[in-house]
Amino acid sequence: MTPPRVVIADDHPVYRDGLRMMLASTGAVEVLGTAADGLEAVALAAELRPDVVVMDLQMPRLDGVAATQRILERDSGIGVLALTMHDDDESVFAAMLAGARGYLVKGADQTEILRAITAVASGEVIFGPALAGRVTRYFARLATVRPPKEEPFPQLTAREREVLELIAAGLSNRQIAERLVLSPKTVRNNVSNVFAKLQVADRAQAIIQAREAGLGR
Amino acid sequence: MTPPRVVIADDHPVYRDGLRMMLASTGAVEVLGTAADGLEAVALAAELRPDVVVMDLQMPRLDGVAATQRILERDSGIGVLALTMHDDDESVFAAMLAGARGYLVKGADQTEILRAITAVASGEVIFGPALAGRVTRYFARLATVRPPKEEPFPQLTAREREVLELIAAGLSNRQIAERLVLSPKTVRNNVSNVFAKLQVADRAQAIIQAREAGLGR
DNA sequence: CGAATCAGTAGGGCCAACCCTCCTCAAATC
DNA sequence: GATTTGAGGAGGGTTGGCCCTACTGATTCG
Repeated sequence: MTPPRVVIADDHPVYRDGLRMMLASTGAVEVLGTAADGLEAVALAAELRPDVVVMDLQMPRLDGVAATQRILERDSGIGVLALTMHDDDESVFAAMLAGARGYLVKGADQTEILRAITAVASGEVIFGPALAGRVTRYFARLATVRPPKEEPFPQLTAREREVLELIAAGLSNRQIAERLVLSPKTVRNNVSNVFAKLQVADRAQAIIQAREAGLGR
Repeated sequence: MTPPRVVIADDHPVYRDGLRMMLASTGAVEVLGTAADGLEAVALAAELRPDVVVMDLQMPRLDGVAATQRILERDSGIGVLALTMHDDDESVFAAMLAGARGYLVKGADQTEILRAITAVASGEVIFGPALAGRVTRYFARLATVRPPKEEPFPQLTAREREVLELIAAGLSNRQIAERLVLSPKTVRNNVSNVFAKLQVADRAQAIIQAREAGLGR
């Protein structure tokens, strides 16, 4: 495997060049260039198409999160490894949303950074030890948001559930018929049965019930 | 750094021993032992105190998720790397909640598995390429769930927002008219305006959009 | 200052499309 | 034989687009 082609974006010259030399000296990655702010990083990424951009999140002109978004808009194949000075929730969270695939605090040592670059270049998602706990906690919160699982609407037949799901997605009877390759009249009958079984008067209330049970999302 | 001390838990003998030999041959990890089911894995982890347990999620007697929980209850310092046969949401999610710190599909190759083991041993959290998209999507959903407050639909007038809210609650035009003490005809005009501004074709899609923005609940 | 313009609110007519109910029939499946 | 599935007819209610009128309050322009 050829070494990952890397661009480094960091406004702190000492850290930036230290990292560049450190990475280059290992021979495990090829450092294509460095950027001192977000705009430079975006331009450099567009020009060089690196495998990985090592991105400081705190940068002048355009911060790392915004730069990440712009880079991924243009080429979602580029992996972004976020380097955060602080391990606070907000910056980590923002970077994740922007589409970064790796997250390290700046205190990470050489092997950690190298491993993270390699992982990101391989399409993986990796979080450094300082953030690992946070990640699992985020997922735990996700769990409280989504009820585990409950079989929805057992009183409906398979077909009817299928139809209900499409109703919940906002489709008209005609669209449902097309999707399921059925006559619109048949769909209409299914729909009527669903309404009766859910004890709702119309489509609108069916959508509400279905979506509250988690369908159509 | 001494090579990570590893225990392998997998009920499929060929995969288990293949993995053991593959890992041992690299010299990068020390395979302490193997388990054929969840109970064995828990016992072995308690006895050997490995750095990492490579855990198949589908196992007899005690599945990987439950085994992970028990192992971490006793010693949260042990890293669990989950190997899932399927990359379906449920198993991945369950493993994350149980506290696993790594997640790979079984199709992963040697370098991926080695990197994941090393990462987990170092306290990191790592997701394989097959799951990376899912992870970012989970976070994206978290984002849609948590925005504390944002003024919804600023393009609508006060009246229109009021109407939209009632639409989202499943009311018919007539019911909305009664509730707001308006002519049904006025409501219909309001509704039409709302649809135009939301760029939706019908009530159903308006309900969906409104409820996704948190209205009507 | 007064007129004009504009956005919001409230109402109405018309019409086509869609929705929903009720009812029937037939084949397939269990 | 009962349930499910598929298909259809007939009819009334609802919906949504498009048109129009009228009043109000605010802002802008002459």
